[in-house]
Amino acid sequence: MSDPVSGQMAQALDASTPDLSPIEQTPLKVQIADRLRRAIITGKMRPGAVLVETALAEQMNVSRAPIREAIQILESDGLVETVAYKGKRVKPLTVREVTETFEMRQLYEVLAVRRIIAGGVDVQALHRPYADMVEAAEAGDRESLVAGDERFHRTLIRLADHDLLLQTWNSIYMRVHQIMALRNDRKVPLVDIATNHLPIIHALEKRDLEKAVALMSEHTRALNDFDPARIVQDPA
Amino acid sequence: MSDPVSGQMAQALDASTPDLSPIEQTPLKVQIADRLRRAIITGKMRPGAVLVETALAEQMNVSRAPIREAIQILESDGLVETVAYKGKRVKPLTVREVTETFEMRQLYEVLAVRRIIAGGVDVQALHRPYADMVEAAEAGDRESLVAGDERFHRTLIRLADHDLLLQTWNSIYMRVHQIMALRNDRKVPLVDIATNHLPIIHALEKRDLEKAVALMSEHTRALNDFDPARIVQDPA
DNA sequence: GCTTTGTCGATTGTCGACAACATACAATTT
DNA sequence: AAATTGTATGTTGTCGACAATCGACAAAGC
Repeated sequence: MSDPVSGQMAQALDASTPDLSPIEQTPLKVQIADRLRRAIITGKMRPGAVLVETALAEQMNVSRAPIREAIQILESDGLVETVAYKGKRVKPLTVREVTETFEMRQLYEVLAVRRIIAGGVDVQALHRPYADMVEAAEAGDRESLVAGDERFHRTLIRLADHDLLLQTWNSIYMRVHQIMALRNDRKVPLVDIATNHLPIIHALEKRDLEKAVALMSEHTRALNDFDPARIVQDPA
Repeated sequence: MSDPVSGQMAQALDASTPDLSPIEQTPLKVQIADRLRRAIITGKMRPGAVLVETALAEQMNVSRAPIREAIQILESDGLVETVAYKGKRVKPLTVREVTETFEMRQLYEVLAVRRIIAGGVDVQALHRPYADMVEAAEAGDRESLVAGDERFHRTLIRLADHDLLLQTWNSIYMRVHQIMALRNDRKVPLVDIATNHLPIIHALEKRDLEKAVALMSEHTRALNDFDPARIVQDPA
């Protein structure tokens, strides 16, 4: 029974634990958008890369309609741009846009910090993603560190208890994630990245608004070493 | 030649001033989205109103594909929501969402004020829309007042010189516009609405950050008399 | 040789049809 | 009478085809 395939078969035939949970339907357009988004924000599809409907439809073995709709989803994510009648491509990154993206992110995260402290919100929930980050960093696992980082920040935004802020942050975080994947900075030790989050937690716990805001501002400040040319050229 | 139809005909036949400017192509989906958006943000289509692709396609004499795509545009505008396999409707308005919408708007406009003052930006451009608003208010023309108000605020955001902020503000302003149209508050004199903008201009001109921020914060604060039930019931 | 025109192939935008899904209501069962 | 099942209808999701547009390249003209 250690054979994975046989394991699945055994589960399907095992009436003692039937899986009768609701079946989630996901339209093709959503599935396609998820895959393309994943490719974009991990840097697999580069800024400027052309998205050709017919090619994607053939490659993914679907018709063009859901491809079109998926691309439109990515357009609303801010990851793709369309020129009518001409085509669609992964949105290029400019220094200006990177700067602006990080500035908006900073605005949102500082707002979250302010709301958490003003609302006297318990920030215990931040410890889990923080611990996950430290663990990943110590194991040299960059991907898990990035995932933990995202969980940390999303938890923080959730704690601000403002649905529109969360939605707006989610949207911009895709771009942030893409930028960070493309930048792929190997110069900062992973452990430093992880442990940088702890002082923020402490300031929040102490309700020290000024310190929390300063720490978060510093933590989310715009990167100023971004070179778009290097990113387009460097497929690594 | 004072007859508008004949005037157009004369222009078309008048080779002395041919119109050879670039022809702008607008895909159907964009045209449809524009019309639907207009209907939504002016309150003609109510929150909760169901959007049926087949009916809209028939009514507008197009096929369903551009309708679907147009609706998706409106979804990314935040004006429409989709439940997969079930349908699409104009997004309902909740008190929470109205509050949050105005809070985010405030965040953006205060950021613009900060950037303008920090950058020493000339705000002369705000006078034109302001004057237009006063003129409209004195003429009792609510629509022109609203249009002028929008121009005032968009100009302000433009002066902040931050593309992502402008884009984000544009997006949220649609919802703001819709909320204001639905609220249709007749209690405040139009002239007061218009003239409220002048102290903001003055504070910006004087580079008085504290005053400008306070004025803008007050100007954009969340409405707290919003009743979603009344809006759905009141088709006026 | 350079510029302009024409043709072709690839792609995008839209169309109408089919399959899949959801809901309302009638018919049947308990 | 209430609950369950079956059927019909309307709508959404996807498909493949046609029309419109674009760009590359060859051919023709200067």
